[in-house]
Amino acid sequence: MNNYSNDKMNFADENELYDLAELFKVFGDSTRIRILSALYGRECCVQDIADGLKMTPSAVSHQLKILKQSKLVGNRREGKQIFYFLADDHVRSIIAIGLEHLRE
Amino acid sequence: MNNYSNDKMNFADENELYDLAELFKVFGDSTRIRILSALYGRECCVQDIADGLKMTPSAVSHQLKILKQSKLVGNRREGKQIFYFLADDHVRSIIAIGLEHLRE
DNA sequence: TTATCATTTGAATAATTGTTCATATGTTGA
DNA sequence: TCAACATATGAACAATTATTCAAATGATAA
Repeated sequence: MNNYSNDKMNFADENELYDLAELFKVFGDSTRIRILSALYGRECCVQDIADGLKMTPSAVSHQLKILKQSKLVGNRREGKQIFYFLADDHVRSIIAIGLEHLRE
Repeated sequence: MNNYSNDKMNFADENELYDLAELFKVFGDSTRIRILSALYGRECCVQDIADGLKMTPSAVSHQLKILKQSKLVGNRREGKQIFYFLADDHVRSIIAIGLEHLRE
């Protein structure tokens, strides 16, 4: 795992801190975290996620839209289905470090 | 069809994911992120933070309590003042990676 | 085209939450 | 002891937001 412990904040200004809070707000919902968790190892279509989390496709779609806007997930169409996947390793790192914190 | 419920993503169970969302919820507020930012390089007492962020000590104290409960900050008393500081490098890492994500 | 499946969208409701204000607690020095 | 300062707490209000429901869009095959 990457070690960011010596990184500086590199002069984050007020606007950037605001955006940062908005980013974590996206992680800060149990439904969205469960969706990200479902996508951690593999891509899934909306119905997969809805089935797995026992939610309506509509509710899942609403949250996927938010995750996409924050660039935490990407998607690709395959016929009628749209598959979603984690956007990059930042997402995995943030989740992994969060879990480390909880498990201490 | 796709069923991920019994194999992947068992790195965290439902309860842990709920706690994880609660953790990120703490990061997901601009006031608290600004407080963490203020504490990134040095410890501060409540009044320092209130002055720096142009907030009332009461509002700062409310948020510091939440940060403390999530173990994102620690504190120590020095006379009348109570100094707060970032609890550990997980906090710095999460902030640093979040900023990286924004800056991409 | 039409039917059907998969997903998205918009509006409304319900629940959560950050700030303010007033008050309380805790610490120090006179 | 008291007074002054620093911080914490509780209640109430205002703003935000996740889910539901109904309807719309997009894609495929007959």
